[in-house]
Amino acid sequence: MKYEYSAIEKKWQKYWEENESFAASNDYSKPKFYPLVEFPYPSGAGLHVGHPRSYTALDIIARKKRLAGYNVLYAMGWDAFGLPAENYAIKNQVHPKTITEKNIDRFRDQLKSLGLSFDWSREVNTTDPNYYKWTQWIFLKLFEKGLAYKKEMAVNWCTSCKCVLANEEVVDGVCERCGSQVVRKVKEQWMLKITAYAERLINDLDGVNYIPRVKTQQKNWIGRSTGAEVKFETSVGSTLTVYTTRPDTLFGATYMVISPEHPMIDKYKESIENYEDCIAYREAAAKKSDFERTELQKEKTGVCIKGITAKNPVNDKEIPIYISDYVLMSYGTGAIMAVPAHDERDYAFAKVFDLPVIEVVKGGDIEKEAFTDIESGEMVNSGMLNGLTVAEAKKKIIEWLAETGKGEAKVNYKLRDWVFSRQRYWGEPIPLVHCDECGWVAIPESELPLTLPDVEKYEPTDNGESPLAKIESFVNTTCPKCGRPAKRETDIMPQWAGSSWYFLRYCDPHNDKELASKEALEYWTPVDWYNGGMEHTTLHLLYSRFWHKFLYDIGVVPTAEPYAKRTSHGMILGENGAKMSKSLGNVVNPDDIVRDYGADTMRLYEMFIGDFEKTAPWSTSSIKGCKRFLERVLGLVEIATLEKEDEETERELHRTIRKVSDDIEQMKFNTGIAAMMSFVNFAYDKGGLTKEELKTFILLLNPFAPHLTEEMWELLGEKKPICEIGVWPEYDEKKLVDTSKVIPVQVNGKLRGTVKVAVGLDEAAVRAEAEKDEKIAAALAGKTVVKVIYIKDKMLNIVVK
RNA sequence: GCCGCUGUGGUGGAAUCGGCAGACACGAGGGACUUAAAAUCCCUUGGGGGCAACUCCGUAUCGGUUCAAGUCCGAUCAGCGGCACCA
Repeated sequence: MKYEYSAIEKKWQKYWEENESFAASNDYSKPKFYPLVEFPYPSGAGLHVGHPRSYTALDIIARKKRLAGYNVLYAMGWDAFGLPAENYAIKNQVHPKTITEKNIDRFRDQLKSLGLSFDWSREVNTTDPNYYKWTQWIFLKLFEKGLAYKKEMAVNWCTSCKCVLANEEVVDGVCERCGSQVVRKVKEQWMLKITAYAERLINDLDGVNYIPRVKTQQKNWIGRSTGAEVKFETSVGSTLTVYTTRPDTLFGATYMVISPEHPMIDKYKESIENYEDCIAYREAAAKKSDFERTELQKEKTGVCIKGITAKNPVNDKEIPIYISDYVLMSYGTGAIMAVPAHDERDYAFAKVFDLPVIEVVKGGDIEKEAFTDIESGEMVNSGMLNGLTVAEAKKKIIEWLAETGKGEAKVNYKLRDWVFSRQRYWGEPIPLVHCDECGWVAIPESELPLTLPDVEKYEPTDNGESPLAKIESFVNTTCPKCGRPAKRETDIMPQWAGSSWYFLRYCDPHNDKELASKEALEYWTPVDWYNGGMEHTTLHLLYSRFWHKFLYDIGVVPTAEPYAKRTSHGMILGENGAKMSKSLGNVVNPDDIVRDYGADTMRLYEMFIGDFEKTAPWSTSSIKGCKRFLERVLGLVEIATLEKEDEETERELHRTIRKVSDDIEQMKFNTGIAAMMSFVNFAYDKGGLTKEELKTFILLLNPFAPHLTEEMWELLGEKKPICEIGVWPEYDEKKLVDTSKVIPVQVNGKLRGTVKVAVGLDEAAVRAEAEKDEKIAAALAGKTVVKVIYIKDKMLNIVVK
């Protein structure tokens, strides 16, 4: 029988489409299952072979759950705003919408050709005004609750994209997207107060089932630390507050350092004798990109502020204040107390500027290096703290600071607020108006969506304004509050906006009254299983958790966490083991694979390629093995002629059911497929199987190779397709049990032979059987048995002397 | 520098609890079929030694625990990922 994969696949894809076989039901009385994959950015390059790895994996899980009787919502959409379409538009003078639509059509066709069981009636598109109406609505709610605010700040500025980047988008000091240099630039930006949720974003990780490395990375990124804020009095009258994780070392603070951007430099300009030097240093620091600033971290630089000193609150000692760029304005208070004896950076700085180093924790050698261990050591030179451990000293000094009003315990986070505006065109307009009288005012909900107007040129301006700023009809409006002339915000939202809540829209995608109905959200959320790339851990995944928590707080969604479970797939590399890229010429096009081997083979291969969580190189020759397997599966139809069930075959089949069922749940697709291959090999060796056995096997394979299995199901005379029957095979414990077993026999831990014995035999009987074996007997000859270890039905080890 | 992960045949990878290392595939070699090739089917395939039955070695390296270690413990080396002047 020839395997006509193209015809079979077209036939069933057509059937599924016409019958809407995978549409999620709105019958909320059934048990639900909501699997989710990250929706793609529809790039001009088309689908990458990496996409189907994730999509197929959850498709298998979705299909299995459907067969097991669940109401499954598996949907797809397009994260279609973003820079590539805009850059293409600039180059070719076409509307980004045109190219985006074209790309989406291509992606949709490609996904359909893979037989993915998406409910296409729920497709969403972030660039559709009916969708981004609700993205804007959420933004307005954030604004209303004071979580969106405009702030003049130093931002990451991509010199090539001419656009602000979020911290998460700067990787190694360059733009994550284009690799160009990122510099600091002071600009007014819309910010979202994600830091207000920092604590909950960490704590609530305990209640969700995410793979450990995702949790670790998120915690790491949020970067919670505990310590204290301490107030230092200065000679100009005001206090200078610092944050420290080591308040226990306060007696060792011999100088202070403020960041070059610290406001006190300008505030006390009159008192600073070397103000010029300070400003020169600040300007030099500002010119450095983030990259340079961290590259040069070995060499400490700085300027001593002359004319102002501070007083150490524990002993009233007068200490100098320095300016240095190793202190960041964006973390803590932008000022530190320097304890060179117990901090490596302060130590390096003190050596350069020849500042005193006072040991306050005994245990290291401060002549050589800073002693930073907090587990060992005893407090010295520290007045009331002397003799205490570091932990005890921390506690005591914090109490003292609180009593005296000189400080308090404080928690800090590395996480910073989310820079939310972009000076670009292809994104959601920010629905705010600026009025000279009323300030920033939200546009009324009834005016949503605020649609993106057409422009003639898509380039951002050199002074960093969005192309929208040139559209007078868009910019000029009236204040919704007082009616006077006012101007619209012309910045747009970042790409992460639309993707922060798309899974909520799948629940009720055509609702024009709410982002989704209460009932739909109540039933479908949280997402039961979300799979996506590790590269989104500190971006999309964190942002969407933040938005979801906010929506929970205002009563829009019923759960505090959006995703009950998060897993992650490894990347697929090129055949040469390098990342697939056009320049290396190692890109594999999924269309070619579907054409030459078929969608079922492609699906199976991507699942068989290796451990789902790990990166794996593509191998064209290995695909053949999967195709061969499917051909052999089809061939089973001809030998499914046995009338009577065979005990051994039944056992193999039931083992395969158990293995495949378990492996799907654990995403161990590769071993599940291996088990099915073994069963097929077994059936051929045996020379045949019954029709019923084959049908059970077909059901098991269905989630992996849906087209071929539907075809075979029909060939075997079934009238109703698999996708309509709702039965997942169950294994029978009784059929799994063996009557006899081969057990390894070891002598002194070394394998000397095996014996076939009845199941459940006791030690003496097995030993007697083993001694009948020539080799084992030879190994025992002339020796004294010291000990015998027998694990029932597993192994026998005889220890001799 | 800190945190995390991973090291298994020619290749991708298997191996619930410590219990027959290398499942399943790919590739390679040999054979059958064929005028021939492709496809298919059968056999061999971790390494060394032996005519053979057989035997020794083998999961990055070194050491330890144990009747028994790919798996547990300690040290080292290599690779990958995350964070990184975060006080």
